[in-house]
Amino acid sequence: MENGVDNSKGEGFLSRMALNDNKAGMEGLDRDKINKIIMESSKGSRFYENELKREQQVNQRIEKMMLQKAQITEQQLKKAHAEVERMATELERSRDLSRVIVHVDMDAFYAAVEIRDCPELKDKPMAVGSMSMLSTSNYHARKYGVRAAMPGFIAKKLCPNLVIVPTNFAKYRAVSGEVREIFAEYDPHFQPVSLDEAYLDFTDHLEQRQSWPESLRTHRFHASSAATGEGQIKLPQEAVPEEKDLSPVLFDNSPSSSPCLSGSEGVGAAGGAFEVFGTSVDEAVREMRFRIEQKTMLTASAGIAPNTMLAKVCSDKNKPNGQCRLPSTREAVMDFVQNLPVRKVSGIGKVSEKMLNALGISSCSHLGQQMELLSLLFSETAWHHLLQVSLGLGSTFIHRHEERKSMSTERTFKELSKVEEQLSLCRELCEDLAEDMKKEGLKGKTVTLKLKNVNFEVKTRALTLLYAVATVDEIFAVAKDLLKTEIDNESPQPLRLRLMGVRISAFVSLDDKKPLQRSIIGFLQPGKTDSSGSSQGINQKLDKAKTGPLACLPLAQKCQRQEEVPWGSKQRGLEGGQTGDQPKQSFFQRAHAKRLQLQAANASTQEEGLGENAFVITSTDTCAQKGVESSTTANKSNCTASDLSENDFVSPVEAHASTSDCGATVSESLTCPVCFRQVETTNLNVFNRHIDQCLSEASIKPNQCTVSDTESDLDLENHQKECEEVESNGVDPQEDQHSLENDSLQTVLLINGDNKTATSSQPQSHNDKGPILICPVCQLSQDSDDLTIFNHHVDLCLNQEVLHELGGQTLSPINPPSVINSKALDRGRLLPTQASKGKTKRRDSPSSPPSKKAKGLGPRNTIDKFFR
DNA sequence: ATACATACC
DNA sequence: TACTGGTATGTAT
Repeated sequence: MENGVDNSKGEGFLSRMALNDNKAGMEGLDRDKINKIIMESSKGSRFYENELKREQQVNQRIEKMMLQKAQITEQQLKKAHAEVERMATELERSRDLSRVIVHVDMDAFYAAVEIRDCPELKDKPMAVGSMSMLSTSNYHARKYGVRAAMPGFIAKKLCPNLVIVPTNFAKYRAVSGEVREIFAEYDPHFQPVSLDEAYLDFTDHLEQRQSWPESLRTHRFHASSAATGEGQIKLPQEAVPEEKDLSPVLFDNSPSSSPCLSGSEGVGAAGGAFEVFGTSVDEAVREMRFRIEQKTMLTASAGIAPNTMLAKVCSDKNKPNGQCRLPSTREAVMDFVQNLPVRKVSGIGKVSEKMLNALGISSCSHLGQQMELLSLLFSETAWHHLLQVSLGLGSTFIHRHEERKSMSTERTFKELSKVEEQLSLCRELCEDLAEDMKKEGLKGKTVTLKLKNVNFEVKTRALTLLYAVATVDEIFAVAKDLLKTEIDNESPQPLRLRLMGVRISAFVSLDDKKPLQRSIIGFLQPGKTDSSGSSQGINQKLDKAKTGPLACLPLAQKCQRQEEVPWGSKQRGLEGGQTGDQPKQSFFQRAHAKRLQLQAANASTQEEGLGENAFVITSTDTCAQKGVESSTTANKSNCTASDLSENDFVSPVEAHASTSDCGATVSESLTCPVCFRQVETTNLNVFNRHIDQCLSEASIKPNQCTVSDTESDLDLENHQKECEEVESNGVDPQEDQHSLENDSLQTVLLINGDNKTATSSQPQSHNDKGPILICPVCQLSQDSDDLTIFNHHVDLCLNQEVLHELGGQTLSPINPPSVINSKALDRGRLLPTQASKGKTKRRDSPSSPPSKKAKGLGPRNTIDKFFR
């Protein structure tokens, strides 16, 4: 396989059309025979011709790449080697093996649901979808080569007895909801990927689980569920098992429909056998899968690893109804990655695989061996990503909120050539889209029309307006123009369409309605908090991960899937112990609690640093700090949450960092303003990542940190308004700075602004001169430029405010509130940040909250949208 | 900002 | 007969 290129000509069939047996359940098939049937069914079709064309384009890209490769000099390679080594070293240093990430994937989800509801289908090869396209197939059908994304008519040729069941999303969505309820018990912040898939961070759950009595780890067998087979079954013991999980779903006759607490005796007629699960990760995950099966009668597979990239691969390992854990040791990870085919990595798709194959790269070990070459042939983003993959690195935190960035509707149809029909169809699409937009309260400035002609050639035409639109008429006005233009361009010939779609993006906040204060107040209330936002919908978001990494050109670019934030520190102590779940508290409440705790422990606790308290505090400080810096530049733009949590913040810090602690130690490390630990690196990117990590961790755990979600929420929800309000309303930000709320918001705002600046403009100038630090709460400049000290100061200030707000109690101020306006703060930030090259950056980063503006009313993601 | 390509489910 | 639909993102222009 040295040459992926020739493969196209030689074989007689396109690589892009061939059976994709990459997925589970497709091992040991007669590939040749299957491919032959697929080819015969496709050959000559317009679809096939188009695929052929696309394949040639890919081949050209490969040829181009090979030419480039041929011109690479020894010198370049040498230099590249140094660069790669440097990067690898930094990445290695920040490797974080402390998290326990789980990827759960329902087995053949849609098909399984249909089979469950129609037992006759069991044992028959079946698939969900239509003659035109299949969504999934059961394992039986997979033996014939029938798989998702294959048109039904071809599947029928492969397997004449195939039963095709139409999709019923409403049903899948409902089942998905049940499964997610279980996910939430293990990680309230789990990240849904799709209806049947999610990433969970089990770290906190495991910690708590260690002290759980058996009763909490005992789960009942549902009468009709198929035994999982794993583990032993025991009869009820002491405690009453959790009842809530015993979902009655679908089992009408099942007695357990309602919690039968009464039956504490357990054994009853219902065949109440129980199973006690252990406290290990494997047991916890097995328990989760067991509960899913008991509740839905569907099985799931899971992967357990130190990061998402690996967890995802692992979940596929023992696919139907199994799980696989990769030990959290560097050695295990590296071994695992060595033999891992690149195509198994989420984000590396058909094209990327082919390009890599052309370079002789098929497994991740090859990636590691060819990094120099890859760094010269691919974009920075792309090779950095590949380097991470080769090192077995991936995202170590699960992020939830993602803001929707676009919304669209498209439809495939027979062939539409008449202008009137095209226009009316366009209008219909706009109507549907407007309706969806309305549901989520969105408005966007960019309207994109997508057209696919009968030859499968796709084209998109977009127009960005000066204002945001949302109604049918507004959208249609634009879409119609775009369509007409295309029709005119084709002039005498009609557009022979097979698909049309309309998309809206560049969302603008509609929040006007919610006054700033309102949200703040909301945060102070117990139930609301973040949950409100994200909660319901569960944001699914799609991980960015999916997007293909190496997408275009240089193949790879993509990078990040979600991972972006892979590295980082590990400081997050596990101690979290606290309540693991109470996501219900508001940011301030949590902050308050923490602070009290902190204060109590404070005296005694020293810098040990890692204590959870310490952690908490820091995170808060961080905020403050950011505020400070940011204030400097004030920029208004939208900064995404990600920006926020990510690096920018670093800048100032690092500057000092070196100074402050280096005293004794070497100057090889920087002090993290969040965890206060020294990070052994001088690379700002790495350091930024570390901080991101700390911040994100903080935000992930409700109990531990205050900054958490709330902060993000604040950021997202209020930021814009603020920006706007500041100008127009002038409501608060400046007004009373004493108010906690205001201060906080302000801080956030500033932060955002700053970030942006940092990100975009600032090159990297940054003087080492210690920046003057000004407390964002009391507005007073601080004498010390030691971040640790400064952080403590801010923390205390904030604390005062929090206490004041919450209880009216007041402690004596640490510093008298100053009158200085926040603006006074300006100071340029240093923002070194990406020391490395330009783009890399973290945009991808997992960013925490994604952010950006759009925010509309609530969480918008929502699954519904997804499948409508 | 626009267009196109890749990716994932 | 018949090759989806929704979303995100990387790149180049």
